[in-house]
Amino acid sequence: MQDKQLPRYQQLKELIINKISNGDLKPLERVPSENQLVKMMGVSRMTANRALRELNNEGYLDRKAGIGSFVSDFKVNSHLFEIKSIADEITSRGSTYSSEILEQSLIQPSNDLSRKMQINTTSQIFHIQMVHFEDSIPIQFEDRYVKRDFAPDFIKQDFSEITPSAYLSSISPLNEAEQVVSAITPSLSISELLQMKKDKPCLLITRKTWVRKVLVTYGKFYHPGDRYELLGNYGPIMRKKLSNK
Amino acid sequence: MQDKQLPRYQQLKELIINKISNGDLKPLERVPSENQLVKMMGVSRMTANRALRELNNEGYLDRKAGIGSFVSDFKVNSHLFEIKSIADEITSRGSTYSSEILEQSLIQPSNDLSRKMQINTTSQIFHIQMVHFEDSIPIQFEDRYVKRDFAPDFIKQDFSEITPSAYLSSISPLNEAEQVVSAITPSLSISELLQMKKDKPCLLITRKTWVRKVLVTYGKFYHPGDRYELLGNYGPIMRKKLSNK
DNA sequence: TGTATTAGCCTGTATATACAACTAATGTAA
DNA sequence: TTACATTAGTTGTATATACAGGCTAATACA
Repeated sequence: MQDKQLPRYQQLKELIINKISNGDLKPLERVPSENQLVKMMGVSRMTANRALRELNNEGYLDRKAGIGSFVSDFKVNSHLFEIKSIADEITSRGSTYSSEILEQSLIQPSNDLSRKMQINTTSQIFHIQMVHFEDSIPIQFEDRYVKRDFAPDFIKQDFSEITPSAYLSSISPLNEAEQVVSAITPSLSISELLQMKKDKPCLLITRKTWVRKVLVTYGKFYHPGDRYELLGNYGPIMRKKLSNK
Repeated sequence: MQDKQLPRYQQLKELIINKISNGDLKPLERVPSENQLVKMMGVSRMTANRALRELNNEGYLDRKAGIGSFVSDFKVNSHLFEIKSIADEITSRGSTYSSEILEQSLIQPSNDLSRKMQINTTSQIFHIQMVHFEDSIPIQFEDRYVKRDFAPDFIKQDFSEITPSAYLSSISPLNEAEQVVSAITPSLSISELLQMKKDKPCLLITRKTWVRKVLVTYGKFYHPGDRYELLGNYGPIMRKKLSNK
């Protein structure tokens, strides 16, 4: 892959991130201390310190002097993004989340779609369409495509149990995204799916997500304009630290 | 305030951040090198390195091996902040920018507005309404309020020459923002101002901006849904992309 | 038994040192 | 002039060392 040798603190970070994302290390579980990493990995304490400190700043770990370093108990998606899982967003408001799956299939991409997903037309792509509900009121229509080789078991998942977003994050942390927000007049079918009044606008989010510079998923997310707003906070220092219970 | 002594790397960071926010250090300007900080501040190079490295990670600085450390050009990464001036956005697309001012006045805020702007009703507020055009096609209706004590000369500006955003940024770098994006059906007057077809939706951005934890401006920005989309990038990539023209 | 102390581990910070890689400017030889 | 080598300054990384301060559990002592 990369013939260039990564710095050792970065290797340490990725090693730990991988253990988190493949489930070797679970939330709240302890990760090796700096001195243990010194012995295990043959690095100096300062580079072990840098790896753990940066993972702490990035939200992967929680550290406490005198205690140790532990995997964060964060909501699945909130690593680097402000892009949250719609289910978490709903439940964190105290509402009840539910969903309805309309389609879940393996397809050959059209020319247009293969271009958008940066693949050739012989590759196969998963397609899912579903509606997400907040207290039984539709809040999002999700129309998503996923590369088969990134998530071969995508088709077998029960997305009434875990959202596509959450499932994809569980395979590998999604580390890059681009999203385009626009206001549109929905098609009749989408308007009906979202139970919208006639001529009401839709907030449409078109999002692409990459893992290690490779695009893995492309989706359109339609929200009823009068029931959904997109909030963003911007600023140099807004890292919200977890409370220590 | 804090009787607790801050760590030295943190003191260094705050010293530099302060110089940036009060204008001592301007965008693209050089900041002292690690070795200069060693001499000036009497710290070791590693703590100077930590301070500058963290400021780099937080987006305040851009560093380049062999070159030096420089204050970030906020116009570049405020692309993601969307604090970027609409005029720059239009001209950077190669289009010609123009504007029309509808109102520019000093007012006493209503109860509702004073609450939104976190002030009492005796404070005075500037109010401006204007339309921004791309190649003579309206692309944004701006309805903005600005605290008088933040920008006392706001009323005297010729906003056909400099946009309110750009003028406010010139007074002091805006360092925190919250924005809410929604899709609405525009009122008749706004629909006409933006020369929109009947029943077409609007992308509405409601934005608050703070300087040093004090809210300074509150505005609503209306865009024709079929002529404007909001682009956002998330993830590690954008850090890298500074220029070396 | 109950309490206080201590030992040991943890993170947090700070320093001194070293080498590598990159860049710009300068000097030098063809 | 041109091409190449040198040099100095910069960031990036890595190590070894040290001490402070938080926390826990074992230990010593009354």
